[in-house]
Amino acid sequence: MLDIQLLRKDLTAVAVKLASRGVTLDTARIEQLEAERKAIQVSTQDFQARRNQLSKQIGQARGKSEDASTLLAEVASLGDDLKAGEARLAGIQEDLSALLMTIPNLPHESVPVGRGEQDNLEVRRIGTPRAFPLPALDHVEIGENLDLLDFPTAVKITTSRFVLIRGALAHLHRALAQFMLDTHTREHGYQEVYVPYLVNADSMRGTGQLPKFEEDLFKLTNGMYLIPTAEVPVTNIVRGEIIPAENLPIKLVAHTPCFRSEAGSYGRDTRGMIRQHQFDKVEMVQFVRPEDSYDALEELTSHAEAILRKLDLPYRVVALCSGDLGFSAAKTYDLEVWLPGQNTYREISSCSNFEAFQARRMQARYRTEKDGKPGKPELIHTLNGSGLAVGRTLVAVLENYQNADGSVTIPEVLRPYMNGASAISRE
RNA sequence: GGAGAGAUGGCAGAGUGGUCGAAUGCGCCGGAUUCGAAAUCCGGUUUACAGCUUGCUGUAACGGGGGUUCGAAUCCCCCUCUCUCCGCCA
Repeated sequence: MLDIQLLRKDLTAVAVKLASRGVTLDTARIEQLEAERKAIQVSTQDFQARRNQLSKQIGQARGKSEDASTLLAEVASLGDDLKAGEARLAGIQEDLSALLMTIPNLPHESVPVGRGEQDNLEVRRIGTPRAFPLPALDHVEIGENLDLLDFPTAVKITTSRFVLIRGALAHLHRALAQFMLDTHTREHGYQEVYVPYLVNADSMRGTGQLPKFEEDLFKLTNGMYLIPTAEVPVTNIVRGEIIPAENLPIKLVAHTPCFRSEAGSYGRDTRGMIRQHQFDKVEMVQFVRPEDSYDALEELTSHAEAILRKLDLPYRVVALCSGDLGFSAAKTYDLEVWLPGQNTYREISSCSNFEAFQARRMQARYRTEKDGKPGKPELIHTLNGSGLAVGRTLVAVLENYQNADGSVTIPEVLRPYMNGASAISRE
């Protein structure tokens, strides 16, 4: 959610920035609603002040057992105007906030301007794709040849876009998540958290999935939602809280399954594990002081990169352009891993600074200090990033570590998690 | 699932129709006292929004929503959550 003050003060500048995201702001409607709001709020508050004053006098008169009938008559005359004003004001406030909830965040000044994916800016490229003597297989062939990746059975159990993983590959999948959590907790200073996978609508609104993107979510019959990312439960930990300044930054990491309906992605990535209704992800979340959030974004991104480096997977870092940014993000770096089977880089992590956008929706604040004295509560900045998407990391390991004999070498750093095994072969 | 109790400020906890944004205690901040500290004493200490002379004034908020009333923390209805007992259960 944007700051309503900013819209009042500089609506044109907001509209210009949003235009760079490809979003047209209905400035005329906002101006009109604001003008109405102001007029009605002032008059309504005047009515309320008068009513409160008269009511107080009635109470005093009653206390002295005096006649209050003239006061009662006057307050009665306020009645209809007051009620009508209150109702109109509530209606307009509702319209305004509903509108505000659907406006995306403003891009940071460092975000490249562009329309879509093709305008994203490659920031750096790390590692060299390995040369394969024969055309590299994709993870589906590798996994099915090993008899450890089973899509047809998953379809039988549920529907498409699910997978069944067996044996050493399931173990490798678990090892990856463990390795990521251990790295972030031991080397990067994150506290591990275990969180609910079902959340309420308030939490979904807090991080920005609702009200605009309900069709991307799985909703249960009791009104709860399956989380599309650990970002939702983890970030909402601080919803409605005022955090002592000395507790910042707070750095949390969680390993959760993620559920996405993938509505509207029919035909895209239908093969393999790239786009699934259910996948595991290790997610890092940071709560920081506003002045620290852009340093924190670089740091967070480097934490996600550390996993790819340790796994020795070639990747590149891409700064999303204004037109490709997610709804709540002010700036995002995508990490794209090299997939030999697709002969391309594919997204494996997304690291974003949301500035105060989510914090304002959640009313997540921290207590500032002025010369050692407690000051006013101010909105924190929130960040998060995948560190990493576990399913896609498994894909990347399979494809990058495949051998000509059909086996897959286990990356060094994962071997302690795999009982020391160095490769996965057909059992 | 059944029966009952409850939800008030950072915390504890009063308040059952009016001068209550809310007693009191704890905590926190400032000051006095002290060589310094503890103890003691004095003062301060919620948030959001609006208006304008930016410091004041006003409005709203006692789990959430609705209602009764000139006036609701207080009365009525609905919802959510918490606790206790019983049942069931990984």
